[in-house]
Amino acid sequence: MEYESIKFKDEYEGNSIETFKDVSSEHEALNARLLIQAGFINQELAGVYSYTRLGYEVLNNIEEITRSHMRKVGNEVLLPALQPVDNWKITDRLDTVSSLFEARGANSLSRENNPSRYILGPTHEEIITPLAKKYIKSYRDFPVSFFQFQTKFRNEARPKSGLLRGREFLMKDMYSFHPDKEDMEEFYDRVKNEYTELFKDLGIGDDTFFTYASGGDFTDGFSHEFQTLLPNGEDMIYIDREKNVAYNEEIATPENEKRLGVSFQNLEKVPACEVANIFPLNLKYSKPFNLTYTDKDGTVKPVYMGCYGIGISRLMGVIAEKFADEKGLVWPENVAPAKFHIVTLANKEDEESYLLSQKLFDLIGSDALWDRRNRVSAGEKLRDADLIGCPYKVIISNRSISNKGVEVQKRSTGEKFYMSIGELIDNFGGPRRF
RNA sequence: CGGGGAGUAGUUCAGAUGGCUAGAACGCUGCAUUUGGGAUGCAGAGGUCGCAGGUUCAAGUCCUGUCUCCCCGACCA
Repeated sequence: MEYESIKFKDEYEGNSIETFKDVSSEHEALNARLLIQAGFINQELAGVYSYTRLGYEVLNNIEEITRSHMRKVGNEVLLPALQPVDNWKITDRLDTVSSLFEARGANSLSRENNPSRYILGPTHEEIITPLAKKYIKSYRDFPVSFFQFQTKFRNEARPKSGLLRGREFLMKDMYSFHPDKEDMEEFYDRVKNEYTELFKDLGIGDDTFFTYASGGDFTDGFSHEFQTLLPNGEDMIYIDREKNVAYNEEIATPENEKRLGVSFQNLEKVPACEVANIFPLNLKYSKPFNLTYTDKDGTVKPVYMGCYGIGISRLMGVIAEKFADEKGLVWPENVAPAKFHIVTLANKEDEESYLLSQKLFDLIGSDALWDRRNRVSAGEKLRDADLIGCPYKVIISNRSISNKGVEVQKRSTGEKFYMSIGELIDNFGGPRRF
């Protein structure tokens, strides 16, 4: 397709975007259907997807927004996806975690008589905890935290719902280290607040709830999730809109009602998707790895830990599914693959429309797709723009030129405005970035 | 890991009780026309019917095995 964007002009001119008329009836999840049809992702295996140029734009935007918040509370690192088996023996999780991918001497790195064994990392406590020992020796070294964006591998028995549950997915995970429980809890709260701001930036703040959940193996208390309301979500939660808090169905017991001072019966029960999860790890991992520090008084004490995850690729699926309408995707401005989608409706001889399109593209091309295909009908171009779902569709044609210049259609509301190029930038701002 | 469904052209699909020299639509290639809501005409290219065995004069179709995908459930650090 002859789409063009300055950012990719040299490398991809002519063939970086492809939409499809049909999607196999096998895919039922809305996010999978739309993202495949609009050409954002391609399925390679059950629960394993490629991100094409448009999809990778969105994924990167979500990652960048997340990074900008995480830098306020942590240090960015990159840990390995491939991990040593021995560390998982130390925490005794090798046989208890059913979704582990384990590789046994299946490549040229392993020696014939002594095949190496690796784990494809489903999470990174087994890496970060021993690594932290190199940084943490004294009470002066606190608090400290590390985060990364990493592809995680989990051998799900049944991947499903498109990007909502995969066997390979992109996650932001962070691990924090503290001299005592109080320090951990204080930091935990800071991260919680930062997450709240993040979800506002991603456009899902109003529908994302801080949620009490089961502590799992980690803790006697609760862990906490951020759950985004979604009809197709896997979880059921009880939401309290007044207090802006929710409770996962999995903890809805009479004991917990007393403990938390709530009545689940009186709350609204709705489906939702878990987009983030934070755990007070306490001493769960510092003990097996013997992660300790020397306090002011000279005594050696164990380190308290917390961990904080956000499903980056899952968020892409949630946002895609949450805002979609009958015409296709509708991206919030911050995560959209481009802010503007310029559609030129004219034949080759209609120079005026092309000149005006070029002029506009020179101004906003760093954040715009330009559909200037010649042999494609007007209807197909307009439908493609709606399917791809950029916030502003800018139509340039004889009609728009005789009505002040361009026609801007807002994707989320369908509102249409005729205006000049100058007015477009005045009213809707220019590119999000350069 | 239990239960159900499905694998046929690039894509979406049709091919009852075996007769196929395997089809349609869309897409793709060429030429011409066409540009405000998935255009039109003409001419083309494109397939070991998931894979491996078996039954039969004859297998996309029947049998056995196997792999993969989707849906429901269990699991989800």
